[in-house]
Amino acid sequence: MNHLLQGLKRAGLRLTPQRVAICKVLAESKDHPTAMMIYHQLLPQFPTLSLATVYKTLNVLKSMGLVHTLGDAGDGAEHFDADLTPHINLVCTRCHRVVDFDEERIHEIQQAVAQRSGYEILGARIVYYGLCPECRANGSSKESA
Amino acid sequence: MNHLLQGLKRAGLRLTPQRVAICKVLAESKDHPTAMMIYHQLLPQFPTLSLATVYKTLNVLKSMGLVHTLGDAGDGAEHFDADLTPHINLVCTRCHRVVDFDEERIHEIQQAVAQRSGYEILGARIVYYGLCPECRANGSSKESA
DNA sequence: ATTACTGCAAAAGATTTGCACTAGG
DNA sequence: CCTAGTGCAAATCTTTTGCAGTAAT
Repeated sequence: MNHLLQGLKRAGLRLTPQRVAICKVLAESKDHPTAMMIYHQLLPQFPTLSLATVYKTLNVLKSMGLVHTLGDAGDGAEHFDADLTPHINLVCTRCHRVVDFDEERIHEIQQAVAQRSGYEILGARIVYYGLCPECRANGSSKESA
Repeated sequence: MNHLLQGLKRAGLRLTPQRVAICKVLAESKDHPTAMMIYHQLLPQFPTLSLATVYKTLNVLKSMGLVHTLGDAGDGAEHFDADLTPHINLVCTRCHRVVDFDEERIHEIQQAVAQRSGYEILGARIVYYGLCPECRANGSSKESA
């Protein structure tokens, strides 16, 4: 049982099969999925799953601070990230994929922000956008994944 | 004439009064406005201004890389930023205000990302979200601006 | 003159909500 | 049991699009 499920349980919320599955996708996926991506990924196992349930669960997790949102990746939808450790996300504006990038110094930066700003920092959204190496190689005009 | 207008002109696009006004708002505002905020700010001067025109202009500027988007600030709308220099944005999740924060080290980080990732970096979205000092002082339950 | 731009209205998408039914604890 | 959660459908809200009229060069 991962920290998402623990968080839900700690808050007294029910661990329904849908929620467990959504948390599993979030915890295991490396691709920073949108609500729609999670929905489609789970549909085979939960044929009656509702997109509304996915949204509701994601909103619960987000309001509890258990997941972060990255904003859209050029595809018009919110991308979710269950990795709360400070890290950088790289968004390709052509194929809309999102990957992680490790950079030690952002730990220090987050501390500096918290100390100097007076804000109570609840989360971060550190996204660089541009063209991934593959899309750079595949020519310079506009294509999709 | 600021760099936004110069960019539009350089691309051979027309400098209509609407576009000039929108660029002015973007260049002068410190509050990282949404399309709707720009629209309302200009409505007194342009009573027939269309929200569609605001969106179209913002999309032109964004596709030319002249403005960046920060994602939503808990208010469900995209926030725009005409400051292209690498910097940090602080979003208050309660009052939905966005302010800048200066931190030298992110210049180095952007360079590191570009070099080590193989991405062609086109922009950044460095947002910390949390509670601003004022909202922290104004109690801990949920309120809006 | 030409062609891009605006404004309007309708469309398209993503996300949210109301409600009856179901199921977890 | 008994409340919280699900699924469906409708609603809402942001953003986009088609098109006819208008204006910039």
